[in-house]
Amino acid sequence: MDFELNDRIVMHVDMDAFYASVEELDDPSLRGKPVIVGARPEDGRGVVSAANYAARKFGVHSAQPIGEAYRLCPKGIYLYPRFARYKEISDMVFEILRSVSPSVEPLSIDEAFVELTGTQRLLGNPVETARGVKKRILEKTGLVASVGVAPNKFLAKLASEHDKPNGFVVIEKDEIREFLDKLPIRDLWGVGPSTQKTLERLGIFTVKDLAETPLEVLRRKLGDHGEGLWRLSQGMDDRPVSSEGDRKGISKETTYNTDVTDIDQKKTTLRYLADKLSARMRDKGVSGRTITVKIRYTGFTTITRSNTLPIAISTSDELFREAMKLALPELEGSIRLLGIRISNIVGEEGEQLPLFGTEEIEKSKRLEQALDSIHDKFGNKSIDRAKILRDRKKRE
DNA sequence: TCTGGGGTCCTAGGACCC
DNA sequence: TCTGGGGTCCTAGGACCC
Repeated sequence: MDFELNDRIVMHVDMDAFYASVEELDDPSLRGKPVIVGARPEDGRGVVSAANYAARKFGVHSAQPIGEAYRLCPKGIYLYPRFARYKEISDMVFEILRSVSPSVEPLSIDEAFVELTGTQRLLGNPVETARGVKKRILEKTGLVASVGVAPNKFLAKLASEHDKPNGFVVIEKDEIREFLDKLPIRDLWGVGPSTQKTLERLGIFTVKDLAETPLEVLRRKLGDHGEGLWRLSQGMDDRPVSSEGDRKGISKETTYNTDVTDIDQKKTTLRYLADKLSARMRDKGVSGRTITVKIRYTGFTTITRSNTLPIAISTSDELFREAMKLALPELEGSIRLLGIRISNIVGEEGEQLPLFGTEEIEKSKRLEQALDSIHDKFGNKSIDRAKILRDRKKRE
């Protein structure tokens, strides 16, 4: 554990099979059985969000189509995700992380970087600090995290993944080269199917191959991305752990179980997406200026259409109206997925909320807030838009 | 029984401005 | 009657991550 006082030290924390582990925690009868969280086989479409290690033995893995998972593991227990519950546990984990460093960068609900540089004076040996974090996560949540400690973010993430599950791996400076040389390029952060193909055409299969390739060659084939990957292959990564993360956009999309041609059904879906997106935006206290609709046709061809408005919007009516304008010319034919995204976010306490709100907008804001509070009290099934509109008409 | 849903970042071309 | 160059914003698509 030879870290000097001024050396950079980064920790990566990653919860093992997170969603599936929470399900096992909450229902002990599941323990030891293959648990697959995502969709249910009878739904048709859907993929695996998380599989526990018992399920992985059958070849089940995340992002796998649910039907394929079922073929491999028909006796598995298939569950829908319960995000609210996962968030509760995630909050506990992040509280522990923030207790050892002010600099915590979430990568997802169950994964984060923590800057440990400079914590030595206060907390002692950073490797022991990291070990303590892992232990406290287990004590507080009952769940196992894999932890990596290394001189930068890239290596810390590789370290945490290296001994999963229940891993604790430290990479010291003089071990970097040996550690990297063993890895296939696909393990590099930023190498997906497309980049892998490009690299393999150049005869590059391992991180060692990549490290020995002249930088010029990579820059020519992959541009800036190639240079970034080359630096990673040298073990070099000076990206800071950045805790401030203003969200860039919020989206809501849905894939039909079977493709849809009926225009009214498509419109109804857009209305539904606008309702849901608007509710989440209100929940987070944001509005946004750019609206994007996404349409995926049968056959998987996908298009997006976007428009940036002079003022930010947030109500369901506004989202629906703008989404319809964008989508209508593209809505013919057989459609697999529809989505709406809002970006160019203006926050609640943000610099510029719209200076003028028309009466119509104010009205529909009030209606939607009322809907929200009814949903909160009685659950989402308690009331729907058509009903509330009818009730209002009757009163007027 | 192909390919979810939530995100981020990058690129390239065009508009527009100085 | 010859069209530079830089900066910013916007749109559409693509790669990638969990």
